[in-house]
Amino acid sequence: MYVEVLVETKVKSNDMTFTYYVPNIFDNDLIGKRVLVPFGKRIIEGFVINYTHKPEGYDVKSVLKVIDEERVLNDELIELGKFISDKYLCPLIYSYQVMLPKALKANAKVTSGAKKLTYVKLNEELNKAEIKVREQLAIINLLKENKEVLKSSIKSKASLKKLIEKNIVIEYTKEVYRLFDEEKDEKKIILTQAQKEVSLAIQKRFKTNKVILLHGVTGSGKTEVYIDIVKSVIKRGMTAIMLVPEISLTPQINARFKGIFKGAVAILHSALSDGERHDEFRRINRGEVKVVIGARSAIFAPLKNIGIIIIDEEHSESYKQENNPRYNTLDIAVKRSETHNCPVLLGSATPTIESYARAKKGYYELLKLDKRVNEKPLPKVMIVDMKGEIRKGNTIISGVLREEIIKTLAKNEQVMLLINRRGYANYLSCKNCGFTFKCPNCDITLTYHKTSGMMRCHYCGYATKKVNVCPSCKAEALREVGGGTEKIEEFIKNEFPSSKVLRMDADTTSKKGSHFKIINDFNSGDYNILVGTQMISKGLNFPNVTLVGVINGDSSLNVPNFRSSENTFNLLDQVTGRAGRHDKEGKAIIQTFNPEHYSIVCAAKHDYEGFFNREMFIRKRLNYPPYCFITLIKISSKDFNYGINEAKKINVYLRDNLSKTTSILGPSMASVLKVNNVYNFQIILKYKKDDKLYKELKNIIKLYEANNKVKIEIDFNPISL
DNA sequence: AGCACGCCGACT
DNA sequence: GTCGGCGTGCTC
Repeated sequence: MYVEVLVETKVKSNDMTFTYYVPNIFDNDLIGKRVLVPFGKRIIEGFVINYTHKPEGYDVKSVLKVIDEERVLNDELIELGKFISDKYLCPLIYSYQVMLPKALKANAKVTSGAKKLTYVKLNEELNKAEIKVREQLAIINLLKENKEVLKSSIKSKASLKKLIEKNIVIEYTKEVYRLFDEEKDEKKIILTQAQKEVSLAIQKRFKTNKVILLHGVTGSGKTEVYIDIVKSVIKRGMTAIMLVPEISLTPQINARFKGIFKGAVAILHSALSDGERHDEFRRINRGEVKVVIGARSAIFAPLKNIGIIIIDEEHSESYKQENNPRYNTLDIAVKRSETHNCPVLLGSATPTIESYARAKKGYYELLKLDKRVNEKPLPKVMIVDMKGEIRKGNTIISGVLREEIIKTLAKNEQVMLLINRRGYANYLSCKNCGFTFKCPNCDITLTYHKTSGMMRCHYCGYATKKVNVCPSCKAEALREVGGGTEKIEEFIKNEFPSSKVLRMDADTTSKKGSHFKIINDFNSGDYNILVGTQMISKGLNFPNVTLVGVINGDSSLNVPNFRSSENTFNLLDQVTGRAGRHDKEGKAIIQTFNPEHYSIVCAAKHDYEGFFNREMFIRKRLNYPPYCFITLIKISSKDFNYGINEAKKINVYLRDNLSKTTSILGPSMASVLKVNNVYNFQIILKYKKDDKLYKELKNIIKLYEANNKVKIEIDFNPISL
């Protein structure tokens, strides 16, 4: 027998396979399994993706070993991999590697595969009467009561050994799963009328591959609808995938699904170990799981007979993979929905402009939940113009915010403060000569972190000790410019000394489990104020939070990105929605230097529709999505001049070969030119339709494949420019 | 990732 | 002539 093997090396063509002979000693069911093969002078791993005939013109080598007992790639995943590699122009092997947990990838350096334990049980056919030794009798009695017992749990090893020798006790190994959470029962969910109607409308679309957009305001109870939908999918003998952004941030959702679906749910969160992840994949692959909940990569869960794919918080940027293959989760979801003939349900309080535009045009079905479940109005939001406050000397928090914090604390309720930047000072600058500290590897200033006494680069991780003397003019005149979460935390602690303040950002959540701890600590009520980055804006549900303050509402507005208004609106709408989620009414305050900007004004009024219309007008005028598609060509090189020259060559090639209706912008320097000593350039393509695009982009990739002085990457529908 | 092959300059 | 440097292409 001969097989086509996709080897784990970046090989010439995008999807070239190599033919190997399979000796008879191996089983003949090999598709989707990993094999060890000789390749040149090396021995490497690869996936068997097809059977084939004895080839002509060259000799074949033999498969050395079959690694897997069970298939790791089923037929659907094998097809899906080809789709990804075509759509995103990446080598096929990358597609398969991205679908699998570490332990099941080809050339996995992870050793934690299946976990096997040794058990013992009684041999039913043998008479135990002859046993007289007390210790041995005790073991037999134990085994009579419990059919099987973990071998390591029996203390008297010698007696056990005797019994095994006499064949009275049988020893065997079996695969076990690493995860077993205690399962709390979830109390019965009663849907509101609005939730019921939405759920029924979605159920009507079962067995179709429609995309449905559920636009529900914050606190409108989308999660209950998801649970109801998943229940009815399971009732009909089908399975479900539910995607959430950054799952570790939403322990509350996890707990509810575990409580309802018990062992039938697999939760793939970032805190799982490689071994646990492997086990969850295995359970799914074996059909032991009905519901999979996870972040982006859970879209590849090998469930059979999928009845619905839910993408919660569909506007989240985390659904876009930012390295090869640069896939968009929605594309994969749509592809799988076609294979399984099931709907895709997108849920958000602030859908992406593209999704909402498609829904309005009728490409997607639009459903709405426009009231909160507790019948409470959305929190009242006040905009504070910081230009006036600065004149009054309030540089960090405005008079109004200070007053509201005092009032909230007095009522024994909690406050959340958003500052969308981590660290203590944005950067240090010399008052004497204007010197600023820059990262030696990147084109970016270093952020001062007071807790660690270090200055850090948020791009490459470079860190150096903070100094007090300007390295340029030797003056002791360093000024801390701009504030981050650390500074706000310090400021708030000084300002409200009787309150307890907690900080949540990338620095306080780097340790495993620390997310969960901070969320629990704040929820328990031991703390009064939570200061955090945008990390605190999504999905969290604290009943006692009645005031949300946004320290710098403009921070995401001033980034050079055509989505900056959208991102600002989303962030503000989401974070202000954290206030008053239960029986108490909430309030929010946004501090800004642009109090008239439409994304801030609309967010304060919770006016998605108004924001959408304004933004669409601007997108149309400037020709941005959804009025066109954007594809970014990234050109990077350690050599500045070489990089820019190749970028220019590519630009000329595209001008000569792409359709005349495609606009080609650039080459230009990326928003951060140098990252980790690599210079980044880009060419932007804007088009409505270009039949030559794929062919020409493929040509460019091929042209530069062997060139290791410059790297070319294609990013379809980039999240930022 | 290695390794062979081949083209070109430098040197006993 | 011939040795070795390295850019290029191939590995079933």
